[in-house]
Amino acid sequence: MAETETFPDRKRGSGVKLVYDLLRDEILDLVLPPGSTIDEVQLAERFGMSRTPIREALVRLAGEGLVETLPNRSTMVANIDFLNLHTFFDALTLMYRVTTRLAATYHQPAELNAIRQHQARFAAAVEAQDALAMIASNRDFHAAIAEAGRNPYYTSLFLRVLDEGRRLLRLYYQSFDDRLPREYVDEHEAIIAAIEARDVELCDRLAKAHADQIVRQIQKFLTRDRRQSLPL
Amino acid sequence: MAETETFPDRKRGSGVKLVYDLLRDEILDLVLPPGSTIDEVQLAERFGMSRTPIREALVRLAGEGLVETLPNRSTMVANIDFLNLHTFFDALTLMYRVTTRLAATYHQPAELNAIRQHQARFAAAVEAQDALAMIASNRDFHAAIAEAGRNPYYTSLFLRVLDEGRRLLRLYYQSFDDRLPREYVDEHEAIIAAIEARDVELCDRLAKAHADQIVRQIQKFLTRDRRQSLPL
DNA sequence: TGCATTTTATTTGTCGACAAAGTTTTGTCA
DNA sequence: TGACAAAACTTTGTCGACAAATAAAATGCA
Repeated sequence: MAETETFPDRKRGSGVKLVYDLLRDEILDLVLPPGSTIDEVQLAERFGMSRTPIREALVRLAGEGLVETLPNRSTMVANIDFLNLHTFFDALTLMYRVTTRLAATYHQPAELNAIRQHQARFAAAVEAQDALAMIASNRDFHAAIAEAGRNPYYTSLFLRVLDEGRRLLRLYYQSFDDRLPREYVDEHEAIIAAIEARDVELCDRLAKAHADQIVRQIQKFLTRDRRQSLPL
Repeated sequence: MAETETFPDRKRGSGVKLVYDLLRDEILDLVLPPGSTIDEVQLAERFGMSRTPIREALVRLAGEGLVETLPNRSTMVANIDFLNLHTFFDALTLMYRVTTRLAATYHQPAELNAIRQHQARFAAAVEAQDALAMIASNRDFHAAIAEAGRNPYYTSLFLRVLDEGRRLLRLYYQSFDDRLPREYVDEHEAIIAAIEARDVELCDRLAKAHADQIVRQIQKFLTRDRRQSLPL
C-alpha cells in the first residue's frame, strides 16, 4: 500500500514551489519515467490544491525542458534524446571547463568552503554506495563551482546540463547495481586544489579530463552488448 | 491619442502565445523600459482576455529572465545589470565562437540559405538605417548560425544572450541617433564564407573578432564622457 | 467482422469570483 | 506638524465552474 502524503497548511504563494520542486526531483530521479504523462487533476488532488498552481509549476518545468506540453493534449515528462547525446556531452565538457576556469579566477574563500562541503557529502555518498545521494551531491559540487565563477549565463546553462546528466547517471547506476567508482572523489579533490591555487590552465585540463571520464563511462554503458541478457 | 489595438477572435490556446510574443518584443525593443511594472489587469483588458493566460505568459517570461516576479507584489521588466556586463560579454563571445565553429562542421545547404537570407535582410536594414530591423535581423542571423550548429544547449543559451544584447544594442543606437555601422555587413559575409568552406579555425577567429568589435562598441558607448551634456 | 460515424466521456484552456497580502489614504494623538 | 494606527483600496494567488478540444466508446452499416 502506498504511503499517503500529507501536505500541511501552507502559506499563500508556496504551493507552486512545492509542486515544482517535488515534480522536478521526481523527474530527475526517474521516479517519473521519461515519456510518462502527467495528469493535472490527479496532481491537484494529491497536493490538495486547485489546478491553477499545478499548471504554473508545469509551465515552469516546460520552460526548463523537463516537461513537454502538447496543445490541448496531455503534458508529459521530457524524453531523453539518446540520438543526440553528443550535443549533451559537448555542452557538458565545455561548461565543466569554462566554469572551473572562472572559479579559479573569481572564487572567494566562502565559496571554496561551500565547494568543499559538497565534496565531503559526495565522498560520503560514494563511501556509503548511495547512488542517489552521490548523483545529487556531484551536481551540487559542480553547481557550487559555477557559482564561484560568477557568470549567471554559464551557471544557468550548466545547471540545465547537469540536470539532464542527473537523469543519465541515474540510468547508468541503476543498471550497474549502483556500484560507484572512487576515482571521481580524487579528481574532485584535484580540481579543488587547482581552483584554490588559481591555476586556470590546470583547472581547464582537470575539468576536461573529468568530463571525458564521465562521458566515457556513460558511453560504455550505452554501447555495451545487451544480447546475452535476452531470454532464449 | 493612442491607437486602439483590436485582437480578433482567436483560437483556444493561442492567447498565451500572443501575449508572450508581444510582451517579449516590447521588452526587447525597450518599449517597456527595464524596471517598469507590469499590471496583469491592465494587460487582460488590453488583450480582451482574463488574467489566467496573461499570468502564464508572465511565468514564461520570468523563466527566461525577461521579467522578475516579487511574491505577492508586482512583476516588473527585468533590469539591465550594467555592473556585471563583463559576464555578458564573456558569454556572448564564447557563444559566438562555439556556434559558428559548430555551424562550419554540421551545416547543411538549406541552413546556409536561411543564414544568407537573414544576412540580406540585415544588409538592407543597415542600408535603410533602420535600427530596429537591423538589430532584429542581426539576432536572427546569428540564431540561424546556431541552428546550423545543431546543439540545442548552445542554441538556447545563445538566444538568451542575444536577446539581452538586443536591449543593449537598442540602447546604444538610440543614443547615437541610430547611425548604423557598415563593417558588420562585411564581417557577416566573411563568416558565411568561412562556414561554407567548413573552415573551423577561421570561423573561430572571425567570430571572436566580430564579438570583440561589438563588445568594444558597447563599451565605448558606456564609458563615454557624458559631462558636457549636463546643464550648468 | 471491419470500418465509418455519432455519442459519450475525459481533459485542457479560460473565465469570473473571492480572499490574502500589500499599499495608500485617512484619522488620531502627542 | 509629524509619527503612528486604522481603514479603505489595490493587486495577487487560488479556487470552482464551464466550454472547447481531444480521446474513447457506442452505434450503425456493409
